[in-house]
Amino acid sequence: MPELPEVEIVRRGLEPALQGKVFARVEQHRPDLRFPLPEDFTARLRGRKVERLQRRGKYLLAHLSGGEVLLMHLGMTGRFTVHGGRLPPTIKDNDGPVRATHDHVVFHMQGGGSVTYNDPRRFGFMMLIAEQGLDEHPLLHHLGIEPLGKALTPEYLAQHARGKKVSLKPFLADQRIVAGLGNIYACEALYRARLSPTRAAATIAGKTGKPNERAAALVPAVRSVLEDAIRAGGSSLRDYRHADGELGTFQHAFCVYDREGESCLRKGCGGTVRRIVQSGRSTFYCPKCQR
DNA sequence: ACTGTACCCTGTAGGC
DNA sequence: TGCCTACAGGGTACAG
Repeated sequence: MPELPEVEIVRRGLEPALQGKVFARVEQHRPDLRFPLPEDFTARLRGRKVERLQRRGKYLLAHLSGGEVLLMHLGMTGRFTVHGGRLPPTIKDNDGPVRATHDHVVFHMQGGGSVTYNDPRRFGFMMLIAEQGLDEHPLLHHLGIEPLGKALTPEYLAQHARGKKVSLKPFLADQRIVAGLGNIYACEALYRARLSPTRAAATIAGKTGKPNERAAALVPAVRSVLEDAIRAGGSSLRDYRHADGELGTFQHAFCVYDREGESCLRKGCGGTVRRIVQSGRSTFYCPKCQR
């Protein structure tokens, strides 16, 4: 679920609860999420301090004292919730532990705050990896550039699109090219750039990989949609919430996503938003003004 | 090397 | 009400 803006909002929400704080106790309520949780997970976190909370693409990285990094991914339905003060310890009664369904991990920090990880579908995961050589870790090394940094240029996109037959939308959502764009923001960025999601990626570049006007249009489209979404606190569709439980509001600013059959919002266009399936996922676009 | 499909898992919405 | 299907913002493994 969460794409770059949502993960960034979560990061900002978790920062005051985790950064500079020490794990007092960690509850683990099942052995695995998408992957097995780390060996001796709770023991290895206890006593460690979170030096820094970083985002890379859709990943969260908590740099810990002692040279390890807690790598976290929210999958589709992962959610962190910060509890101020003390969370009552898990109570047992005749029916077993009393806690919310799908609360899988709880971080209790020294000083009283705690953070709960809830994930119904369990597509998310947590790993403990060495800080040294972090960028070469198998889960991170293939990641493309950060779209909000200086590296996102028409030249970069064109260079990677050169010769590619894949459609523009799956190209944009490919984490190896740009890290952090997912289904929603790829659709919305293409709408802003007035580009059809079905056009071949190669058509944003010349034969030599030189960017054309389409590549030039994509850069501000991608950047602005992500910035606007972060400003709005992300998009809340089904599961997504901020770490404090608040909802993002960017879903109200969608121009095409989940608007099948509704009219295009571009002034004077008069087209109708269409839904197609690409790479097994829904794509929404206006066939009239996106070419 | 690419490209598309199936799959992981649970919850929800809609048709009948 | 219940049953069934399709679908959901993630990524990966595999077949062709």
